[in-house]
Amino acid sequence: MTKFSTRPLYLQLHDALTERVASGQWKPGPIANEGNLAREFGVSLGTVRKALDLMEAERLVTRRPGRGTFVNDQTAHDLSSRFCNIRTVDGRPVERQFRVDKTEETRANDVERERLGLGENDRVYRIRRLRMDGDRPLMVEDFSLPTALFLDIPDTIPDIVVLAQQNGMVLGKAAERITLEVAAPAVSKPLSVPDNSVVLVLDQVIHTLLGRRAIWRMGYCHLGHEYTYLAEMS
Amino acid sequence: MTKFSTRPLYLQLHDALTERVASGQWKPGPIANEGNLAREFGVSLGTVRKALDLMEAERLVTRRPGRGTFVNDQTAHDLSSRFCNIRTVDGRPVERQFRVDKTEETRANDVERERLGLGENDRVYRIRRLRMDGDRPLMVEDFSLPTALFLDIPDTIPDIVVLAQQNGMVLGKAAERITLEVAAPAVSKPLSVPDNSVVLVLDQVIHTLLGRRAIWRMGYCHLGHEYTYLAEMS
DNA sequence: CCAGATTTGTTCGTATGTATC
DNA sequence: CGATACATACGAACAAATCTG
Repeated sequence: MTKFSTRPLYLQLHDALTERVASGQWKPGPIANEGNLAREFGVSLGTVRKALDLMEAERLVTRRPGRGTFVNDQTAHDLSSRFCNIRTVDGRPVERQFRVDKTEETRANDVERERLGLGENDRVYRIRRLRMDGDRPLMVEDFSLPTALFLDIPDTIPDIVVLAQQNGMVLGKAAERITLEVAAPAVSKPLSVPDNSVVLVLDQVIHTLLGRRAIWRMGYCHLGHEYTYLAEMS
Repeated sequence: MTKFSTRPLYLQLHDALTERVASGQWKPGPIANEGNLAREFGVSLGTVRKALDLMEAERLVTRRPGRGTFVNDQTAHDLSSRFCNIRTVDGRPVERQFRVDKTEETRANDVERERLGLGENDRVYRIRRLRMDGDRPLMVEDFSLPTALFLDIPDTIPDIVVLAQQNGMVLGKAAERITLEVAAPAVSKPLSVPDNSVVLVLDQVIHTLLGRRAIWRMGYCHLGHEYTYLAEMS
């Protein structure tokens, strides 16, 4: 590996390999073994191992003794549902389907600039849609996506994980702030709950694996008695 | 390190070192350097390093180049507040103070046995108290603690992290399920909110670092406009 | 400010164990 | 059983951060 930077080799390698996945050069499935990667990049086996261990912790790959190292399918249900903590009471992740997409492209407002770390003249796509659990309305979602990162927005919006993938990004960490609000009609109607219902407001920012703020989403969700919000801490 | 088990050496070492902290043999502050630990346990430097790296990820120790490895003070504010995701709107963790403790010792009921993984005749301590942010009531908490793990329950209950420490345990991961409920008088009164207020119900199970379920807590919290719940996901 | 000692961080190499095919 | 690939463990060398005198 050419040494232009003083940054640790295994981190540079991590970024290079992550880029191969993000760009689509490496698709879900097996990749070269540790020894071949070490030769290809001119680093030691331990360095390759450290980079791959990191990527496994980030859920980008899975390593299996005797089998090999595999790029994960980010669109698999358990991976793409990790940015929504809502579960049915028996712990099952919700089925995701979407309705009523509405998209516009405009200059970012103050909140969008603050949440996404944008500049004065940066622009965003705004998407409003209804997230369904099967045939039951679950959450009204308002997305803001920087046009600088999302070049290609199709007419019908797929899951955000897929949308990120189509734009050469892999999603990493996210943080979500929860508050309570009385639902406005624009929320209670699509959710088909009474006008004065109290709903969870989920203010979420999602970063890419390389640390860029890529998605801001406001979610409005009436848990009812069928759903819970599941948080883990350590 | 004597090899009685087929379990990886670095995991055995991890447990041994964790036990030194849990038992109080190692108090917050510097510990022996990697080389000395390797000699003491008869393992290689890399094995010590792997065990300590794991313990750092678990936030049990902090490692600093040129300085050494330090046992963390689990009662420090940033560490003991990690099991409560409630923040003020400006992101500050809440000040924790407690009121109105009420303790009883009794046989575990069905829910307690299920949440804590207890047997038919196991017993628990039940503690109800009011968590304050400064002088403002924040959350009504109902704790259930297995008597098998908590031998020594003082009259005035300190923070659960301290209570665990006094009983030779270090807390690790926790999971929390959130639902919404209309506050019962037993909740709305101490919180001094109206009777029909909707509150967050926080159903939390905390594990020790060695993986035992140690604490079940039901929390009842009225966020209001001053507080938010902060969740992270990856 | 520098020189040297100490400690963790990174990188290399090698050998052996374990899981899978 | 043998071949392959990841997992563990050891050892050694140098780099980078920190502290001391």
